[in-house]
Amino acid sequence: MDAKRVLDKSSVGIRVGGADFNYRADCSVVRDTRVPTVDSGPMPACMNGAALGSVLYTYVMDGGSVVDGASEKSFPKGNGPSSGGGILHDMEKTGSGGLGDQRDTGSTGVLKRASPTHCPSINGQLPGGLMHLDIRNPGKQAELADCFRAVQGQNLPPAERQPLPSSHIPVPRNRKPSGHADKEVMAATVLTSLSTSPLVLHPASTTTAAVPELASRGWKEALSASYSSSTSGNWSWDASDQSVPSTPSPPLSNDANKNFLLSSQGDDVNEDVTESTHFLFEDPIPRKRKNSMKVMFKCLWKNCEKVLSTSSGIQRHIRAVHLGRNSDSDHSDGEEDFYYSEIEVNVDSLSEGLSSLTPTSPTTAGPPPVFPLALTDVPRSEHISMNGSQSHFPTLLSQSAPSTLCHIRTDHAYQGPVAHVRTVSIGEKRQPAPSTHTTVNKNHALITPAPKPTQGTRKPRGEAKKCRKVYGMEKRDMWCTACRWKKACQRFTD
DNA sequence: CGTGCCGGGGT
DNA sequence: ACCCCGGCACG
Repeated sequence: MDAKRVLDKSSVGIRVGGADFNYRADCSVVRDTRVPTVDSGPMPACMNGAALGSVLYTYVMDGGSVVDGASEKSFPKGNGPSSGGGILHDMEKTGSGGLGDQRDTGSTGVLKRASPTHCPSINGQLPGGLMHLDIRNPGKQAELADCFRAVQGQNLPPAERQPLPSSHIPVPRNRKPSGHADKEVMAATVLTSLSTSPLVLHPASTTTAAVPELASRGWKEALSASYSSSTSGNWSWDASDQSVPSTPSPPLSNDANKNFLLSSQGDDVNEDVTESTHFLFEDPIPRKRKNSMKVMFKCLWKNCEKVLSTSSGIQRHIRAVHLGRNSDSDHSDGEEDFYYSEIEVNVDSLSEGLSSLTPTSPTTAGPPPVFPLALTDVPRSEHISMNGSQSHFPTLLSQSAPSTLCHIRTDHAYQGPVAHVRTVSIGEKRQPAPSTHTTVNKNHALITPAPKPTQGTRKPRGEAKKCRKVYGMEKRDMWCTACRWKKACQRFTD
């Protein structure tokens, strides 16, 4: 099964430079294998042991060359990526819109891809791309390198080339047989870029475990060795991955799954499969682990900062904008996979710095709502509770928060029948406003997850006798609920 | 030290 | 949401 798949896809990979390689088949094979293991993938190649695999990458990396190859597919023209870039903007919009909202796959899906960014730069230069790969498994490189050279040196006859669309050219990273120093540099660069989305990477899929395992070993080793200096990210490439089915460990995650499935199922299905795969594999578990985390997909293409909430979306974006294929076009190579990375975004942080990420994707909208709520409460207690950091809130809120809200809120605080009466009267605001505080604080806490300003300022004690004093411990049942719960007294506000 | 109540935790 | 409490600030 794999073989089949591989073959088909392989063709694509080969295409790359325009120079064909016999390698294709191999590469493809490698690829498939690797896929399950790791998306980014050079590793897999190692696993297979097929030098070819490495070659494959190279092509991809070539970027420029790849592009050329791509051109056949759908590229309008010229320098692959660059041309794509031009298109980009236009496409982008569409793409974004078109992009699904599903975060689905995210978890499983794409971990990290090599950064497309490289590709463009690399364009003409195979080496750069290659370098990347090299880093990972130096050993193979040599082999590959040889092959590669041979290939390069002698272009295969056109006949040999297979026009087949590269279902998975994706591997952005390239290895270069030669030029170690350069390679390293490149690798570093790549890593850096990748590091951006360390968390995401792992979304390991349990399912994957079995298959990828084989592959994973190989690459792992390679990685460990190669990575030495540039361990920028938290890549979870650790040994743990295999053993731990859980979430984070296996770097393989998405792609692996994807590929895996694909390979097993049908050749063509590509996209569909991919999509479906996501669903299948999407592990709720991993995601959940961090409630505040949201998975986003970031386009790694050179100047593209596009961030989308959906893997499919980002893929489409890449396909359309960067790869120059029509978004609607039926076929997707999976090439896109390599040009985007999954990143986890802390929702909390989002709320604070929405500006950075949010804007990019429409989907992101979610978090914002938080503000309004928080704001609502604020107006009331502003002077008192908010003293320190939150002072700004009032302003913002003022607009949105009608006085009404305040009073309503108050009620909740601790609804004793009595309390209601008291609280309700908005007028109650007193200078010291300890009572007010209570309400406010509460609301604040509930509503705003964000860092609280509360800390230092503890409201001064109210003068009024509280339930405790009024009723005494004996009649505790008489106390307002708040007092009973050791909360700010609702009944006797100051 | 008693009190008020915040911040958390449990259900 | 309701209920409890640990613990801290304040007086």
